[in-house]
Amino acid sequence: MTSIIKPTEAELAILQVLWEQGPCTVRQINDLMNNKKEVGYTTTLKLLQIMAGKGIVAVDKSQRTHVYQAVLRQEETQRQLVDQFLETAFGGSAKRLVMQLLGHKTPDQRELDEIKRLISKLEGGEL
Amino acid sequence: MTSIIKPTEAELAILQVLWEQGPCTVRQINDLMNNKKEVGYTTTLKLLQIMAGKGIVAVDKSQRTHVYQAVLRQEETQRQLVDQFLETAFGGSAKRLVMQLLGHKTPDQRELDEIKRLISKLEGGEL
DNA sequence: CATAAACTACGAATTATTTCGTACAAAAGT
DNA sequence: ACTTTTGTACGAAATAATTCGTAGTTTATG
Repeated sequence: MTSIIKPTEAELAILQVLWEQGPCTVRQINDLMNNKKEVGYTTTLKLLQIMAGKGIVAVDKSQRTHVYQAVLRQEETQRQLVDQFLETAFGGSAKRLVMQLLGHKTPDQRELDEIKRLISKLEGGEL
Repeated sequence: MTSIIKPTEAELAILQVLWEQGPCTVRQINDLMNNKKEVGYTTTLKLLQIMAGKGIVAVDKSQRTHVYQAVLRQEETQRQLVDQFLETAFGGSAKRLVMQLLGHKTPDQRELDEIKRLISKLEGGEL
């Protein structure tokens, strides 16, 4: 039922910030993004306006300086993104993707533990 | 220094086929792709020509019916794609991505076993 | 008050990606 | 021989995504 959302790369970068920071002004977002890559203020503004139009973000206009926040929830969105990515980049093979990840990103022991815990839970067979 | 490659979505779909099938003619590729989504023959041809121009595929023109094959290797390409995806969609958190995957795609027992085996290996070899 | 700084709105240029039509050549079928 | 099918080449339209300039307001500053 959840409509299929496909944020573009630039939109995703903004969502990333909003998920991490909570509600932000355009300037805050733009400043943070400029750590990664220089981009004009009005570019960010425009993007946010487009995103608002699509319902990806909500905007509070009660003050002159508008405040934006994510509408899409991080987890749900990431799940969809993974689904799509799995299809386009790995032909649907989740295993291949996990192996690729574990093989190359080498998470630390604590992360491995968490993953093992999750696997045990999955094997325990609850739905 | 492996140059940064970013196949587009359509290109990736073609690579997917080439990785799976090995060298193919345009028609073979187009037929296979049409199982997923209808697309004109010349569209596929054009894409392959563009990809050849970029060096993503190699083409054997010794016969009238040209034969294309992937130049990018699957594993290496997928690793790069994961890296990028990890950045743009998960802000770099590999753990989050694995958890998301395992949590939602529920691989079968055999896959879980393989993953466990890999984790053991990463942890230093006790099986 | 006057100027500068900070904002929003929005058109429009730019760049990237996808899709297809048309032209023409070779091969196969009749 | 001629008609149909299968093929490549390639320009260019259609679509999508990104980027920014300019105009016009409001607020802060000297």
